[in-house]
Amino acid sequence: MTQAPRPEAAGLDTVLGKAVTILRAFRPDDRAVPLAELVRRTGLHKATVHRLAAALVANRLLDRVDGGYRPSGGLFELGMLASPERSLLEVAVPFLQDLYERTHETVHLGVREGHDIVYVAKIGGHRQVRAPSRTGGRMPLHCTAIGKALLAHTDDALRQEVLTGPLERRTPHTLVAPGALRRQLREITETGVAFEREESTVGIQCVAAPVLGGDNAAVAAISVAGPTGRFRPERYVTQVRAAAAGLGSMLNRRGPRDR
Amino acid sequence: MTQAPRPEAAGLDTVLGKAVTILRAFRPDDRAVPLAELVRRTGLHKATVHRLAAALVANRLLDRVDGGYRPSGGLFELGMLASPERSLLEVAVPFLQDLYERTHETVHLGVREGHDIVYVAKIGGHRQVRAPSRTGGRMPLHCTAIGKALLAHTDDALRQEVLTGPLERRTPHTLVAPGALRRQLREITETGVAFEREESTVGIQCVAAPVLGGDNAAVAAISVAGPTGRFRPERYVTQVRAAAAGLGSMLNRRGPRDR
DNA sequence: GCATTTCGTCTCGCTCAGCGATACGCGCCG
DNA sequence: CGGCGCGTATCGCTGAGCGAGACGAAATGC
Repeated sequence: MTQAPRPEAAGLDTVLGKAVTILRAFRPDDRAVPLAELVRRTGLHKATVHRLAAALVANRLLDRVDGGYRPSGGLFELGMLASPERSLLEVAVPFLQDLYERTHETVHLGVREGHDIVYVAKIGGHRQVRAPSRTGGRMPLHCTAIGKALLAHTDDALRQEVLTGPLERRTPHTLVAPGALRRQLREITETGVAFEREESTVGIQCVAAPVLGGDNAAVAAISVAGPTGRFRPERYVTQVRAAAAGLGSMLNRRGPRDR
Repeated sequence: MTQAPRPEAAGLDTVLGKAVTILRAFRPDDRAVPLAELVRRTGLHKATVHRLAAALVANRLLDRVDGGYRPSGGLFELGMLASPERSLLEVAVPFLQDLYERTHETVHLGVREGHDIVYVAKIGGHRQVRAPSRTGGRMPLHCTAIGKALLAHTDDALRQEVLTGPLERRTPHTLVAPGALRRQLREITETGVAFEREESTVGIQCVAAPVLGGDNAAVAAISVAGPTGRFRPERYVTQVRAAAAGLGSMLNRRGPRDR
């Protein structure tokens, strides 16, 4: 149990580690990354990247396209094998759907992964707010509604870890004072809902509720997000809470076997 | 219940190939696969699987759990980097959402991958039909509404290939006569909608419409599915077509640069 | 109860897959 | 024209990866 300073320190000395490093070097929004750019991002030797990229293409994890390489459909399929995310998603969709239909605002489902949240689903209509969140994307725990909902309903050790760690300031409204944050978390635990007022992104507000597992720890959280102007997060407290509770009891009925 | 020998003969002589083989050995619905089972499925040496699985865990592609291994959240994240699927998904969600709200039936979005379709999204409510389709899952082209819609709007070479190849019979209603299928495809091209009446799964019917790219080839297809009893696919022709057309023009406006 | 099988883990020499320095052809710039 | 960044190809060196096998623990059979 050594405290890993870099949780992200995968082995760069093994083929597999390098391959994964290359895959992870892709960012959500680049359409095609040239070889040279991959070399820069990974720090690997040019020949190595060349060879491995070719191997990845052969294994249908990458596509060779005009401007370089890009993650392929095969990778997408593979990702969908991830059982916790997948089964969660499948059970959750109807609830998210309901919630969207009642609110017509952007709905998120997220789980915790380290000190971040990972969005497992994001649904919204045409008129949806321009948010930086993306399915499969990450956000810090301390400055998002989902993150705070998760953080409030998790074991003390992790909460302590996050609170004492550096709290990145993402906007002028981000809570970076551990005391204030801790107070808010306590309140969230009591009320069962978390708010976020432009703490991760200027112009966006959220309400979130935790999805509790059998042991009263949060396994996920659901949020509704909208633009600061017209959007009143308080209005959706009941709906969000209902959706999260419904999903929670459904998951527990099915079998509390995940995570 | 042994699976047929793998038609996807990726390189088993390279580390990477083996690793990918192990990852692909997981089926959508197993929660945890023990080492021995992986050995059986992959045909690799026990020590090799042991070693590689450990390496995959170290690289956060697998999780070590009680009963063995399972694909992890890291893999999910990686999969979401797949740009064609992802950007398609992000643009499509609002349209799927609309369609669901109008029909309240299960809505699918699928793309072609080889002779199969891969579901990129599946949304539905609580009352949704028990369908075998899953996000990230596969189905043959010739026996699904989405598949036929795609097949009808693709280049002749591929269509020919599928038509002359073996057409697996999935249910008593599956079209396995190339002539009949070809006739139906022609009709689909003209009308712009494809029907499926219990051809892939008994008890399920579908309507699908192709999403056409700039070159008039289908880049994806959208479908609505429901149970044979109450569900009348004809009723949704207009809505499905509208959704597909809307998505198509949106994609083309944004930039016809994929696939 | 013991015998047997199945499973996960670990060890240990052999060897070939993977390595990276180096080089080459190309298009693009000033 | 010379320099630069790019993708690609070559080629010996070597250690990462290999798989036969051993071993203890646990399940299964008798």
